[in-house]
Amino acid sequence: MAVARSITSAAENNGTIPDRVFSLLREAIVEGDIPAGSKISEPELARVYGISRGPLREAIGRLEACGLVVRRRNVGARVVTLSSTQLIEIYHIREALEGMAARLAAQHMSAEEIADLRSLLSQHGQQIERDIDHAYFQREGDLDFHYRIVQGSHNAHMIDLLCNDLYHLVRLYRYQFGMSSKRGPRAFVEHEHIVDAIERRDAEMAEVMMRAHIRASRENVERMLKGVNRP
Amino acid sequence: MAVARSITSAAENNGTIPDRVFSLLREAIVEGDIPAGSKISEPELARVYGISRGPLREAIGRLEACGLVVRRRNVGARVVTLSSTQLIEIYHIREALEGMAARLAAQHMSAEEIADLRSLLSQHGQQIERDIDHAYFQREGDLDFHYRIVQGSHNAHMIDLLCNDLYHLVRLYRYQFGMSSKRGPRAFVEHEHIVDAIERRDAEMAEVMMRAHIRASRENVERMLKGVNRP
DNA sequence: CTACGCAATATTGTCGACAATACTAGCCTC
DNA sequence: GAGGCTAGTATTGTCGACAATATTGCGTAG
Repeated sequence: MAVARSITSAAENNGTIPDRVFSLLREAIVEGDIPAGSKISEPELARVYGISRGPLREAIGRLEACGLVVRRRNVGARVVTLSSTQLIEIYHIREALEGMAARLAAQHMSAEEIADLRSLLSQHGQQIERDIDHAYFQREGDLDFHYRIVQGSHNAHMIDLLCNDLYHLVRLYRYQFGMSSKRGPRAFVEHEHIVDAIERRDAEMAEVMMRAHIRASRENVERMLKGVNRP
Repeated sequence: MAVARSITSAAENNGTIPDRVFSLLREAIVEGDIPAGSKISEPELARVYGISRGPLREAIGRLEACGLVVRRRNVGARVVTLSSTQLIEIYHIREALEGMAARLAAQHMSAEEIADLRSLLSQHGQQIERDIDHAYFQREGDLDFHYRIVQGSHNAHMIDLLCNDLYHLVRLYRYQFGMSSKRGPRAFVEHEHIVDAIERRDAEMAEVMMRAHIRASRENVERMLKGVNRP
């Protein structure tokens, strides 16, 4: 990794130091640049970023609040290693929260937001047809979609919860487990059905479809974890 | 408030300083000892608790992560003032999460846990009959019940989310708004139905009942907020 | 009299150093 | 040779001081 040459002189010079270093560390952790289970050394990172340990500790504290690192007293912080049970737990939470988000989105999304969502979906459809960047769709494209639905809920607390915390954990898991099931096309169809329901302002159906979508994803993961991939 | 005389010499001398200060401040905020919207002065609190600003800032950072205070750059932290929309937002999140928690509880609670839950419920029933401490039941007793259900989900992430963050916000709101509707007896019956469903291991019904329970509570609040209390 | 600008002040943001605790390596004993 | 104890080391926890920024009050111009 290229030296992080004095974070204060970085392009985005707005925001406080903990803000910037928090974002940087979060991205580094989520994308696997800092391996799972590895130690977060305060002196080392302070040296790397050219800052003092004070702001750094605040950034690490926020990472802990997100669930991306775990801290032990007088020992330090380590990047979390997601267990399979933790993964399933997150899926259950997503099923509940995003189901509600879809319900609220059906009630509150503006026509423009829905149109944008449709165009995003059509992009995904083209990607699937051409089979380009299949892995990428699996990873970021899927989250893009869910991200928009959550935004559409217009529930600030829910947006914060999912977009600032949970989704980063999801991304971390995807990098850690490197999963890329063949659910891509199937997931795409489910996405379409969800948007259909939102467009019809059918809140009940939107929630049901979203929950089914996430539940299917969870069950898929559960099958893979059990190693029961019968051909 | 009596002087907090050197927090380091307090009874519970375990845990790090930020831990203790965080708990103290959280309780003080939630119970209204620190009024809503009031400023959290770092120098003042550091003097009061006899500690430096470093650990104090970490504690405040955690309060921010909980949503109990809001911080503005170079300005400082203030206790949140819950708006009615924020309150409704939290109810929507609770409806989703606790509904799922009830579903999981029906699947995973041990017979002993269910028995404990029953006995808690019977205590509440007696309190209602004697009409003692009506306000208390409304406030803490109700949360006790929900707390146990969430614990019964055996989903660590969900437990953390609800018990460590959201419930404190709920308590804060109850102190801020000072609400005590006449939903006590009605809520009690709903609680019973939820436990019935859990005892039957009827996960679907447990979720439906819990969601209906919280939705009713939300709708009750919405009526009061609109000032539509027709006699 | 009001509105704008500026300086004084207090608060937050950041830093480097000291103290306390946990890991580690080596030595001693059995 | 293995196990446990002890000293050393490195890391985290805490502190006080300095720098940077926002607020506040006053003075002045219109």
